Amino acid sequence: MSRHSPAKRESLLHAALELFAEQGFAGTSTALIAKKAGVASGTLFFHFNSKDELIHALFQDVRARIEAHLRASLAADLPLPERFASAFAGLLHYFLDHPAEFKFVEQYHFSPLCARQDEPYRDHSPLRAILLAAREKGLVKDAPILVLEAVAFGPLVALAKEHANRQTPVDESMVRQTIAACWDGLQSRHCAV
Amino acid sequence: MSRHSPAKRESLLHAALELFAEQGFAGTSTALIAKKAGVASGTLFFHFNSKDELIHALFQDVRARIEAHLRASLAADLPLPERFASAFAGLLHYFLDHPAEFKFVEQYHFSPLCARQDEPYRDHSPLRAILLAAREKGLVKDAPILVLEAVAFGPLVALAKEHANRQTPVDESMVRQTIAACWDGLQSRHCAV
DNA sequence: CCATAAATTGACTGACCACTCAGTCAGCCT
DNA sequence: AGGCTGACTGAGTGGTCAGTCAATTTATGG
Repeated sequence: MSRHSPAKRESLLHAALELFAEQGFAGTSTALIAKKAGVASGTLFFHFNSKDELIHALFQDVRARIEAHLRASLAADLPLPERFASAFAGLLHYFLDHPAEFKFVEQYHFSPLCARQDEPYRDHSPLRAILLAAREKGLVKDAPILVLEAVAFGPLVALAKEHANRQTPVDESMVRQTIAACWDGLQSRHCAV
Repeated sequence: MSRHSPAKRESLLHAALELFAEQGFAGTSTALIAKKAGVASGTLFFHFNSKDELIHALFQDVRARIEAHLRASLAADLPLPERFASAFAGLLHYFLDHPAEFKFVEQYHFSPLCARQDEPYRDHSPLRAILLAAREKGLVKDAPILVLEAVAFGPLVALAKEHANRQTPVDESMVRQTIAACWDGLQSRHCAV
């Protein structure tokens, strides 16, 4: 029973990820994906009913990897500010280390394929919980969650995009400065040394 | 002599903007653009040599409109913090008011058509000058310009994207809160009531 | 060792694509 | 008037696309 022998399926997903990141969904033909994966063009449609279904499956795949990485960089026992820094820096590092996955997710998020409800990395994630908890404790500004998320995720995505699209080098100190600035922007103004 | 009678050319650019924002470059056929513009399919290729050239011309068009709006919301005589708030809030308002232009520019920025040098709204813009001046005066953190831009533009883009992709309502107080948080994030930490 | 099923192949199909081009037509100059 | 020009038309062209399917190879179990 098991499921489809996974080797060629994964090879297809991997090839699709790289090509979608480089040339977009519509700019990448199924024939090319198959060729890059080293399988015949028909095999793609044995493992996935359509190109769209392949894209959706790839998204679930990537999302799962991101969430796994996120859980690993989540320091649940630290105080909130450190938990924020650890989690958001972890996410940024993941995107910097996996530019193809980042570009794919951004593209999916933008595309009409992305059903309104399945957010790429925000909704239902522990990151939103951190922001909500910090707001409740008065650590961060009493603003709508949409604003807090924009301030927390925006710079992170901007930096990852710059790195993914232009190969701009981003070193560890820039990551730290960016995450620190996000936290400074979120904080309620009570003075801070 | 003038140039091509502008009526149909502009009609094509306008139709292309809407369709590209909805369905992407590759997902929008030239035949559909012509149909929506109310002209024959061949007319597109009379005004533009290729689909790519149409996209580039549209980008120049949109960029010019954004820069014109930016110049209008630039209060050169105010002190730096107010100048920052005015300029960045102006840009955010423009994107909220023109979601199709925002989606198009984001897409162009991402695409292989976008030559490395022509940045959508950042490079050579007065906004970068504001950040550089503020850093020189010690008003904002002494971080690489890339980090400052990520912190300043990131939340703005995140909010505009949320509004453009999901029709999430964004009111004036959210704009103010977001811009204020960006400035707080940028500031060097010397205390701030 | 064979039978059956599962996985894989690649030639094929009809739809759609960007782009072409021979020709129409309105306006303008003389 | 009549010829000229340049904006405009839309049927046509070669090529590419997602998806199909009959044939073939590979795995499984009796």
